[in-house]
Amino acid sequence: MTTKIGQDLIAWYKKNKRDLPWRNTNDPYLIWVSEIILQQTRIDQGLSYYLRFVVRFPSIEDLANASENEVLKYWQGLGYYSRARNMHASAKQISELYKGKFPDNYDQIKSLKGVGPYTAAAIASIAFNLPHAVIDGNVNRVISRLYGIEIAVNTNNGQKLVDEKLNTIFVRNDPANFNQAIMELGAMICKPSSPECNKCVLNVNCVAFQQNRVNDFPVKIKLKSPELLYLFYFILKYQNNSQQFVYLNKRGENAIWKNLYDFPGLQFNSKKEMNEVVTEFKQKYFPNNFTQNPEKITGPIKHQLTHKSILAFFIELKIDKLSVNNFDDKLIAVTVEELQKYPVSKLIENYIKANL
DNA sequence: GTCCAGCATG
DNA sequence: CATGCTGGAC
Repeated sequence: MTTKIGQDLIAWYKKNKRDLPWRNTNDPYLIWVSEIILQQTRIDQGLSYYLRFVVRFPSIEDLANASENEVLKYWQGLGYYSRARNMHASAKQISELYKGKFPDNYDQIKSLKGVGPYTAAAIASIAFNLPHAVIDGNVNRVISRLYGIEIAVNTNNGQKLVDEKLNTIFVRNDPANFNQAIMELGAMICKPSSPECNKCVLNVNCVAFQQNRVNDFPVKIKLKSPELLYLFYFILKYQNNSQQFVYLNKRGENAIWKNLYDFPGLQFNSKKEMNEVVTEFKQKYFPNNFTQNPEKITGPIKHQLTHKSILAFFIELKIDKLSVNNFDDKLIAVTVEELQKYPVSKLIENYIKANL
């Protein structure tokens, strides 16, 4: 009875699945790469990144031997950059600890940096056919609608109930197809808005559909809203032998955009007058009474992060190279042509493309 | 313009 | 339980 739902799901999947590159391989490395890229990311957005990534890093060793900067560069624009840094670290770990052979059991897979319960279950089932059921956003939605789960799925009790219900329909002897089938149904049919219930193979079993309450699920508790953050970036330009240079700043290990590059600047949690900011910046970076005024000011540019709503301003300032106070050697001078070699956030990428 | 989808970590 | 990114839907 319960396995019929699972079998129906698999039959539907085999007939309707999208042809995607990571579905045509058993290489655990390639499946791992695809799963990390697709964490918190839609296929439409991640596909081109995956294709470029595996051409440059076709094996664990290729990834392990690359520099972090280059790996981040291949990740530029995808967001959640810790995924790239963790995957790079894990590639080195596999290379040393397992002599380059991808671990083939759930616990070792899950011990890799950046691999949590979802990704470990996905790799274990898809690459090694081990009976671990995945729970991602799609599965939460499908299961909570199918069983009319009233407890919020983003709570411990909600997850326990989803897991329990999921395991009643899980097809243990075909975990790879079952897991991909339920996620594919969530992505293609049981969508967050405007789900296509009339096409759904599970609609006769679906509590939400039968009660005409599909939009009531999944139940979620709302999270804290983001705080405002004001960023003032200074584009310090100087001319040398007919070449245009600007200063980049390497971000540290703290807070957002770890280890990416941006411009030197100041940040505040509340509004600030532009001339105050410029004065403060000059005092900090130019100890010798620097009087040049900004040439161009761009902003405010809005940029939304998970827990911060950013308002960014970009201030262009012509300078004499030698006068900059370079704290901790965080600043590097690069030509405008060289800018493209450095990994940057989408906010910075957009500014460079439009203005430099 | 605002909101939401999509996992891992400390 | 708080934090990290971006794109697309609305």
